[in-house]
Amino acid sequence: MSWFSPLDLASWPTTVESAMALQDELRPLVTPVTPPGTRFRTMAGLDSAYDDTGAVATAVVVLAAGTLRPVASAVAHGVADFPYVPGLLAFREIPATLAALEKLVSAPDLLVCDGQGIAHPRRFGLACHLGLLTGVPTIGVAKTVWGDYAEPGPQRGAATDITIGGAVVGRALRTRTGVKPVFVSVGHRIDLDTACAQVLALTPRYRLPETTRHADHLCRAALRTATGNYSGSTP
DNA sequence: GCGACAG
DNA sequence: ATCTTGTCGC
Repeated sequence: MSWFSPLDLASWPTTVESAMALQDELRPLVTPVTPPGTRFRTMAGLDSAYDDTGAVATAVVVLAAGTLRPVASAVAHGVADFPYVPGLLAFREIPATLAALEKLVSAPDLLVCDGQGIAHPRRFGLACHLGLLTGVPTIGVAKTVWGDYAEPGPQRGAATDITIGGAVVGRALRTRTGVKPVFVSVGHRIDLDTACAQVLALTPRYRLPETTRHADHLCRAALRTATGNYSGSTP
């Protein structure tokens, strides 16, 4: 038995209107607070890769908090039916992402998403949606920002608020000295300070979290082998 | 009307 | 996201 409820594809939005409506409906359920006693012993990175035919490969790689070494991973293949629409990335990536997560025998303690949490036009980015669907703490770590922010100091660890319409929705966090910051925002069941601390723990070497890097490499490799199997083998 | 717009 | 060469730096 899985550690979370499977996605109900029958009621999954297929139009921009219904997708936005669902975000507005679910937004109130987000809990930007870390439950007492929460321990992050394992953290998982998630990422998807696409090809020109619409094929998608999503990977999840679970790392041990102490060593930052992979302890589990899974891949799921599918077809991207929802187009990429700014603000609606979740509807394009969640189906395959949940399929990959379902293959894990146990729940990670934290899901590190490639995208936004509440630093989103409707305060409900991919990380929020995935958090609600899995019940697991989630954070969004984006490479580009959605909102306003002042450039943080040059040192690793320096951070400034990200605001949208005056409200603080996340933090521009410098993970490597002298390198462009990453944009962290809460997804669900975690607070911003804890989220940033986790991101720093996951970036001892590179700008992006080790979780994201592992997942990125795995989903790209998976997509390549899938494409290769489809067009160029055993005739 | 014009520009901006996670991946 | 993806398409792509060289190049600067540790």
